[in-house]
Amino acid sequence: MYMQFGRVRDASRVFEEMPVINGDVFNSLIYGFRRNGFNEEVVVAFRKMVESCYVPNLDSVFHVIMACGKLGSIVDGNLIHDYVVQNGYNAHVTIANALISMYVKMGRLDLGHEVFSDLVARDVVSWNTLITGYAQSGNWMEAFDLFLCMREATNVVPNKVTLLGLLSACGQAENLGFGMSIHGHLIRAGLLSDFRLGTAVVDMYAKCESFDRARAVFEEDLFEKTLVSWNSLIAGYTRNGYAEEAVILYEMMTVELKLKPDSITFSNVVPAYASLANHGRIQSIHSLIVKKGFDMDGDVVLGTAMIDAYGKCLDLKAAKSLFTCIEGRNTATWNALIAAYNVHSHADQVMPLFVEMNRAQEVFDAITMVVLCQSCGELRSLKQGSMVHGLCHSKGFNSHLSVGNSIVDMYMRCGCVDRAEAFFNSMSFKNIVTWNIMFYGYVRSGHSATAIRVFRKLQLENLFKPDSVTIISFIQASSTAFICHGGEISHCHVLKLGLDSEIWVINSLLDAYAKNGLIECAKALFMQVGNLRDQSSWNVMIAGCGMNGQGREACDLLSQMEEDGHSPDSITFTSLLSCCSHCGLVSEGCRFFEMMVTKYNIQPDVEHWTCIIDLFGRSGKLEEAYQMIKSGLHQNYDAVWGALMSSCKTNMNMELGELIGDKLAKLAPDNCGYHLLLSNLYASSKRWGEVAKARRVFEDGRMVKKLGLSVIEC
DNA sequence: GTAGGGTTAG
Repeated sequence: MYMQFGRVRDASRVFEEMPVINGDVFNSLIYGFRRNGFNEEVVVAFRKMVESCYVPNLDSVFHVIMACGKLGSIVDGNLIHDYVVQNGYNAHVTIANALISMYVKMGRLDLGHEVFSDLVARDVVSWNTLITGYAQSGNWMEAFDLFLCMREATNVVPNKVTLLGLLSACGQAENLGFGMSIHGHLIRAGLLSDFRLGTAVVDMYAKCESFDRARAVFEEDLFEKTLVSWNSLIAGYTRNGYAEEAVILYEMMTVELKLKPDSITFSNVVPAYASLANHGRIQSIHSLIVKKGFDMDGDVVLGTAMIDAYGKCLDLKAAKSLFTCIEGRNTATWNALIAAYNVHSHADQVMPLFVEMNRAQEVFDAITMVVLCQSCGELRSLKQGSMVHGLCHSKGFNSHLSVGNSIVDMYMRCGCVDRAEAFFNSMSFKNIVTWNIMFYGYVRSGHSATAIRVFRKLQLENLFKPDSVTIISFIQASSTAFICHGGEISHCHVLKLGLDSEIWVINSLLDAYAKNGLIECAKALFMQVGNLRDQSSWNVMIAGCGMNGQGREACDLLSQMEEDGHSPDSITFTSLLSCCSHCGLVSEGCRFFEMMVTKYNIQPDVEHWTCIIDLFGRSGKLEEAYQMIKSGLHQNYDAVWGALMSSCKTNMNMELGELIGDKLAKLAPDNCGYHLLLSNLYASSKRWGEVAKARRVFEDGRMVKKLGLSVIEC
């Protein structure tokens, strides 16, 4: 009675106090514990029962096996398995099925399969348990094979559960064809109205990136749209990189339909906001999670997603403090934290963290290796990179495609083209990403000709279809050859590959045309792409006009850009200011600077300051420029002071030049650059007394020979 | 008795 009302402790007390105990009492105790989810107690009671020489009934044997599966204890599992075999229980199909299920839950598909193979009279549950087990552990090939065997077998017919398992396998394998045939079968059999099967179909299509089909089933066939089906669809979009769509669905679900999200909804939508680097939304979801009382410290999956999200939004502090709170961290949790350090100038912290991870006895995986390789590449540390390569080799991660790709990338970033090539040649599996890393590496290290040769090889051998990343490297590589029709060749490739609707490819073409003096070609293409163009396209055109001496046109483009609905950013103003500075458009430059700060609220960086100081210098307003630097935060920028000194030189303003020179010499006595600027200033005055001063400055500054030459020349 | 949705990289 106590057990029926969930009062397990009271039931146990009654049991302890019973004067006479028999087998039936034990059996009902075991049943009671299991019904209430007290799995450890099930195992303990069963052990006591056997030790007291009572013979358990089939139900008790069944329950203790299932409890072992829940607990994941392989030791207890093996013990009970031995007991079952010794006492001949394994002839019962129910008991054998429980054993299969137990091993599946423990991730020991091999042992589960053994039980299955030894079983003579398999029923539909035996097949389903193993098929579902294989599907859930990612062994989808095994799941399909087993299904084919099942169809050959007599006395057994696949049922709903079989189909659920298969749909899950199709999703993981991204086997759209097989998934569609199961969908067809469900329609014919009239099973699509089953909400579990309907949801599994949505999930399968979402995992196969067939969003139109997923949406159609979701909207038209699912009479009962549960939270699970929403979550499936959101997960599909997030996983395949459609962050905006995931976010729209989430907002539709929570705002319009007022459905209450659960922790899985959050785990699905947080990575979407993270990839959009929407720090504000991440913070508001964080407080929503806390408000709803979800146990983020205990829910390691949700916690990991949040750590990753904060990392992507560059909020290391939040990522770190969440990490310390989470109990039961796993490899993914560590990986998320390490990856967070990898972004933005904390790559040097990655290796110490990895050491800490090992000290905490956490197993690392292929993803850890990928992140480690990235940090070595970022730091250009060949020594550490080679060590990581060695580690990958000894742990067998070398044959993992993503790890292999990141090893090639690491060698390329460290400037070791030879080693990158050697590893590339040794790889037995490659994909387009592998080739892209090679192309990009060649272009970056100045081996453009090799990049073009390898591109031709890829096309000739028809190995992989080039994608937008490939073609951008190709455009950059052939950029130097643009004058001799390189532009047209690249443009042809873009059209042939059907990549002309990808704006970043078009922007790359625009940039290459402009850099090679073919600004008219760039303009024609820019007009042609029309509404496809984005902020970056405008930036490329503004910079392009500037570098082709069309300063006024560049300036005019700004208002057109605004009319087109794109706001200028920091890069736009860098291009505009440098264009004004080169073309001597003083008043326009000052207007843009003012506009950047007041209208667009953009904090000027070193490039902006250098340009504006140069412009002031050109208009002879040296004193104003000096006051501007002194009053701002930018006084630590060497280049800004340098620009002012050069203006002093052009304007022959010795007084101010000297003042700045002295100030700088005091600020940074060892900075050769400052001394050079001052020596140059004196030297260019061509006055004997000042040249002598120049010499003194030169000697004081302990300068290298090259820097002093200009003084000696005078 | 077996049973639908989740985290980390690329």
